[in-house]
Amino acid sequence: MTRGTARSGSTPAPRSVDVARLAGVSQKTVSRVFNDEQYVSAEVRRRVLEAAEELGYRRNNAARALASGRTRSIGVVTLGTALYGPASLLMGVERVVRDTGYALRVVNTMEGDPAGVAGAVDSLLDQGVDGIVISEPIDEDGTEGAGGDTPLRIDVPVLVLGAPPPVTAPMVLTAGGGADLMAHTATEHLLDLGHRTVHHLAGPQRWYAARDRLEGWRATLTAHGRAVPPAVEGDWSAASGYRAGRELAEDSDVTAVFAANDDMAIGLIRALTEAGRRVPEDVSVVGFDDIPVAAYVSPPLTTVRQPFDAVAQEGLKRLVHAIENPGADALPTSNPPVDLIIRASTAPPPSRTTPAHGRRTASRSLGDPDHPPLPNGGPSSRH
Amino acid sequence: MTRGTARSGSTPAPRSVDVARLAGVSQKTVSRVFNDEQYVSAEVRRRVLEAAEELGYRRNNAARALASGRTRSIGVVTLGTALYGPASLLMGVERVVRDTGYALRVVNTMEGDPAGVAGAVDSLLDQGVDGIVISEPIDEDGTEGAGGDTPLRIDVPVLVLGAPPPVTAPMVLTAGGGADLMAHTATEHLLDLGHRTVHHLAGPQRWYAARDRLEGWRATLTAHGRAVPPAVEGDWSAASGYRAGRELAEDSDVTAVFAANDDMAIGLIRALTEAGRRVPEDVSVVGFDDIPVAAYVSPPLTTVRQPFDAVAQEGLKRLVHAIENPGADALPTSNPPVDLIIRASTAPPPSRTTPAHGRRTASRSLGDPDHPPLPNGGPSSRH
DNA sequence: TTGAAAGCGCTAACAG
DNA sequence: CTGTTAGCGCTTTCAA
Repeated sequence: MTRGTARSGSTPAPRSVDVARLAGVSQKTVSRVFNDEQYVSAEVRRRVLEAAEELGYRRNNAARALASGRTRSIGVVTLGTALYGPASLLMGVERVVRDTGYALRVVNTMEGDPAGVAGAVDSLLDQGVDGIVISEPIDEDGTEGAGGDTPLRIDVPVLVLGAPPPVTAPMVLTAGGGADLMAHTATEHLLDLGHRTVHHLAGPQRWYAARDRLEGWRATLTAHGRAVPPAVEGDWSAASGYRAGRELAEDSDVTAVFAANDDMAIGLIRALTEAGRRVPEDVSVVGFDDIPVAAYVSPPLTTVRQPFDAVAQEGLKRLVHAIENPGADALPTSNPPVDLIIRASTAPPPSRTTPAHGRRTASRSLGDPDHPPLPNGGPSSRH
Repeated sequence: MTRGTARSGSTPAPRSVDVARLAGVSQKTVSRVFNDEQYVSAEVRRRVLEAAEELGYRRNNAARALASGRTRSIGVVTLGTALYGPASLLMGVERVVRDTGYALRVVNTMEGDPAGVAGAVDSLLDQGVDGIVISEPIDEDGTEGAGGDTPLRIDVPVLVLGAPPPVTAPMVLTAGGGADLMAHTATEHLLDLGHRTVHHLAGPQRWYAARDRLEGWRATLTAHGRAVPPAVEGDWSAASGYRAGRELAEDSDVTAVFAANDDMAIGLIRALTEAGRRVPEDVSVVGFDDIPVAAYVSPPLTTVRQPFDAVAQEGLKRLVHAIENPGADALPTSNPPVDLIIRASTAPPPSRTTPAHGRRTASRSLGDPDHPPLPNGGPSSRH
């Protein structure tokens, strides 16, 4: 029943001594009870809790932090966008952080912000955090040298979600770095369908995530001995996908495109369609993310789903471990599965030669062969 | 050049006394410099700053908070979703909070979480915040009585974004509550087009925002003396929109639907199309939010755009004012404009009688008649 | 303009 | 099992 209870303006907030007095114990005992330390008799514990309840006692976190040297909070650096990927990651992080008993402090990096990730981390360090999560970092000064750039030095454990920028810290963890693997899966799906090669609508190359995807795509084509057409760079927006689509529509060699995210894929499809090139009959398109509407656009989008929650959870578990066991070894990584969701935006290329193998297959997992593929297909099969 | 600088593990962090010693002044003077207090000679200030720089000094926030009683941080309660609306609001909030010099603490409410908003607020109060922002509240126990529910009592100023749940606090501010007005605009647009009435695909009614939209829709129909068909309730997802679409497709009286968000609108359109009902020729659909891909789906979606950034900015300015001037009057509210973005998912109803007035008009603003309408139309006109 | 002293409310050693 | 004694690193008084 403590729900939402709080002091009303005037009365000063009760302190642990007040509780101690009321319960007839020492202040330290109150502290013990609230920290779930052992060696407190059930009877005393009950009395303390009761007194605390009566007074509406709430521990003062500033005092706690000051005395213990631990803030019990984790800072996260995110991009200042409502983009599905970063937003999902942030939500996943919040969930896990709260579960672990830490508080979450958030700072955004805005694109174009000169201070970039470094500034955000700095501000977090100023605020005082026990660990830092850098989500989907982007590398603001691609020019290098504009800011006297040494790797970022941080004195708390760091978890980088996505791909790692240069960071120096007592412990650097990464999670969810499998973007290249996912790009590989997407590209290979298209190749399997019989396409000669696959074009790529890339994300902004300042984003490590975008570079990873591009790299995975390129490597796959190379591994198959296919031509690597120049990639078109977008900015994650559907608008940029649309613009790229107008370009690509003019090149009749284009029969398959792997877009670095679903928004761009949707813009791309629209442009293609408007230009008279049907999807998937003339051109196949694969997206990336599996945004909520992906199954409902026309045609339903074949895409790669990132396991945001799993990534956040696994990464944070390791971060918290590093925070609470300084000096200890990092917990082992486990690669979350990547799922290719095959819907209706991909098909074999317009007849020319029938592909020998690779008819459309069902959803499949990579990285964890035992993981059962998720339901795919049209809208009706999604929750 | 302080970018990213931080202590390396072993050396204890320098304190203000260390800086004082090095600068040859008292510790209090260091404090003065860092708080930008007056009465410090330029010379002394310089020496202090220099010493601080040399030592890599960083103020200890816990100590500051403990001594001053202010945490200089604002807590925000959001939904644990990557939904465009809530995510956008959160990003907007972060931006402004940082600008005002406060730190941001985030706690999510998960749907189905028994503690709900109350629990989230409680956790924020535990952590210690100077003010609280509740974003898009939902009212978890619609049943009432399940938790002995008195209005939430909070002892710091509160800003509610969206629609206000019952809250008791020294100062309760609201911003962005114009959802009913926006719903009105959307509904009226459809009526202007000549539709006899408008159906509504509502959001989950536990959400205040969803209720507001429904109310705006209902009121508009009533005001025009039109029949108010039963609303269909979805859960914001495209999947739920799709399900609703299958239902509505069977009712040939349905010629216009106002969906409470874009995701549902997209699912709805897909179901309608699959059922052979063309959009907008047979059925017009209006969404809500103007998500990034709205202009690129087929057909491009007519929707209502919420001014997230403006709402966050305005609300926070008022919250910070309330925090820093306890007892003072709240700053006045200004209603941000609501924009109806007309694209291709709406049209006059299938011929029957030609509507007297209301041919498709350009984008228009409500609430701020002087505000120039934003560019609308197809993809090509979007950035 | 500057400094000295006294806490803020809690946790961390140590006793008992 | 429980209590005592010190601080944690600042901001506040109040003097100088």
